Amino acid sequence: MYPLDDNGLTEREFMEQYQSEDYEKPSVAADMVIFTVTNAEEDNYRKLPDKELRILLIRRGGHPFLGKWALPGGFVRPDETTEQAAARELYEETGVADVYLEQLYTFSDIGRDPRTWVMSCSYMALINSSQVQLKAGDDAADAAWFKVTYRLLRENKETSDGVYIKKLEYELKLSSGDEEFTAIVERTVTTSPASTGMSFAILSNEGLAFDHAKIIAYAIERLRGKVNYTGIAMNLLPEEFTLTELQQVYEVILDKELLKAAFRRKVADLVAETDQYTENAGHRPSRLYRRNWEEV
Amino acid sequence: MYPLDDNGLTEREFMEQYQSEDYEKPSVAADMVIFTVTNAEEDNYRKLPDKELRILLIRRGGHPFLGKWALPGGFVRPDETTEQAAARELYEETGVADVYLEQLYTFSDIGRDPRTWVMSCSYMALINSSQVQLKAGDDAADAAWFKVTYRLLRENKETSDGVYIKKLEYELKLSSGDEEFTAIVERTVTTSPASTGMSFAILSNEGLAFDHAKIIAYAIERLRGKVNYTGIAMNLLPEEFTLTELQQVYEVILDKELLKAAFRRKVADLVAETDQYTENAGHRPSRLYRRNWEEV
DNA sequence: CCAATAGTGTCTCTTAGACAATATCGA
DNA sequence: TCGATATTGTCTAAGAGACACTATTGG
Repeated sequence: MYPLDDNGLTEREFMEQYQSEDYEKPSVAADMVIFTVTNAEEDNYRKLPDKELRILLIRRGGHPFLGKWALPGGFVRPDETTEQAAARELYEETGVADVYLEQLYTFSDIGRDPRTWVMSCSYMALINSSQVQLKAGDDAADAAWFKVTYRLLRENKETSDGVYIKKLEYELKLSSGDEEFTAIVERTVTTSPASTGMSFAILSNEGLAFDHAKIIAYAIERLRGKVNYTGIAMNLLPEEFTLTELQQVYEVILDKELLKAAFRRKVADLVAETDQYTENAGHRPSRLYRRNWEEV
Repeated sequence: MYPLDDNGLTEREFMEQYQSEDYEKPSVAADMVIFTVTNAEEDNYRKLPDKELRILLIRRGGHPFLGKWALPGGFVRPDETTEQAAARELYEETGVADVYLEQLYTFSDIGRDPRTWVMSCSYMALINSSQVQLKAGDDAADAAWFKVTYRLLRENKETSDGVYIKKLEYELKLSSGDEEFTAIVERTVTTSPASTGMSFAILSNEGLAFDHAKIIAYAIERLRGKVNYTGIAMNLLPEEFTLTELQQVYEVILDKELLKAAFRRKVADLVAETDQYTENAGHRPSRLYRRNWEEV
């Protein structure tokens, strides 16, 4: 009736004698790259404001990396999933509950946290800046939204001994008010006849704690990749938006200019018209759109 | 000189007094979906063999899920990354060391392992069947390569109260010799004005242990997605291959037939000609290709 | 010879890029 | 009126889908 294992135990007997404390375990943190898009102040009354891509960072109030900036996050508790932990931290940090949340990658390099064995299960959150209402966290002496740019600096390909290595060097620049710092992140793709591998490395890093430069780089790459074939960018805008605003969001994420006509054709199926228009803009009013629920 | 935290400690002092044993920690396992493509036996001497997509499963020799099939994997040790743990398990299970290995997702549902709090950091490995040499693992009473199919059964969209829900029901069928079982996995995408979320659920499950049906489904989705815009499929073939073989690999992954001419145009930049040809095939010889290192 | 695969040519249809023309608001 | 953005049209180039035609082998 009840199958027995090699020790002659039923499942119930096995569970009763099971001890999990025999080996060392890691701490697991959920860390988040929270993106939002904000308007830069504009001089000209009739010009549209430029958009800026920003992420939330928290100044560390304790060791290690005291005074450096870190991603919001915290340890996962036994009664929650990593995703619930991320959502909880997000709510504690920003007061926002209902957002786009996507798991990115679990970082587990040894020594990535000097205290002890800590893995980071990282998430990306997209919120629209009108929902934000910054709260001070308990572990945080300070929190700020940093403008992000992420640009390819150098590209290097080499082949040796049947192994092909491609290295891409990116500059990650973060700025908020008077604070500004830069990290250089290298993405290496190794391809041999039998295998392929990808890895990130931090070449230089000024103001960021832990390996968070890597996590941010990973998040931006994911965001850039998904923007092109999903409607993910609309999570960064309020419910109603103009197509120009949507295009600006795409442009600030991809860090390149797009052609208007082609852009509108491309997103045509992702959005649905409303009867609303912008007003008092100093130029022709723009129709407001919302997400098209039918498609995708 | 040395910055002090709120307790007046330097970083060194902080590290010396730091205790990490204050809270409960999860066990973290690295579980792997190891794909390979094998030839089905063929009757006709001049017909090419059909390809089959297969994954490695191990029959559980202990509780829980005694006798069920599980993904190869094991707990991550303090001196290794999750990726190293996956590579180690892969080597122990198959004797193969140099393969394509990609992290998929970290599963952390509470109760996913009835013993204790266990997260699974899952990986996908691609190996070509000629490298394989199956070894029996210590925790495994048995191991086998299962043929996989993954098909959309039903699609359901509904909108209510400003929330849009799309459910996709997939049938995951695994078979090896006389063993055959089926799991139904549902992928739910929830989109509301403020957020979007994605989740997997297992609706029914015959022979698989834990939540491994979900992990396999996730791996297949990732593989299908990447096949279309990368050369990832070539990791499933030996160093030299014909374009028809490559097309068969694409077809068995995507579970749909492709047009020859269009396929060849599409992969043209991913491969490089050799001077070799197939022989004794009962039909026109086929040129052998290898991966093109210059591109992508 | 012929069954079967290999490899190429070409037509169409769709999509992306580029650019231009026209429309409309408010200080 | 004018400076700005909004919206649409069209030409072209590139790519995907569909299908057909020719080439080559071993039994």
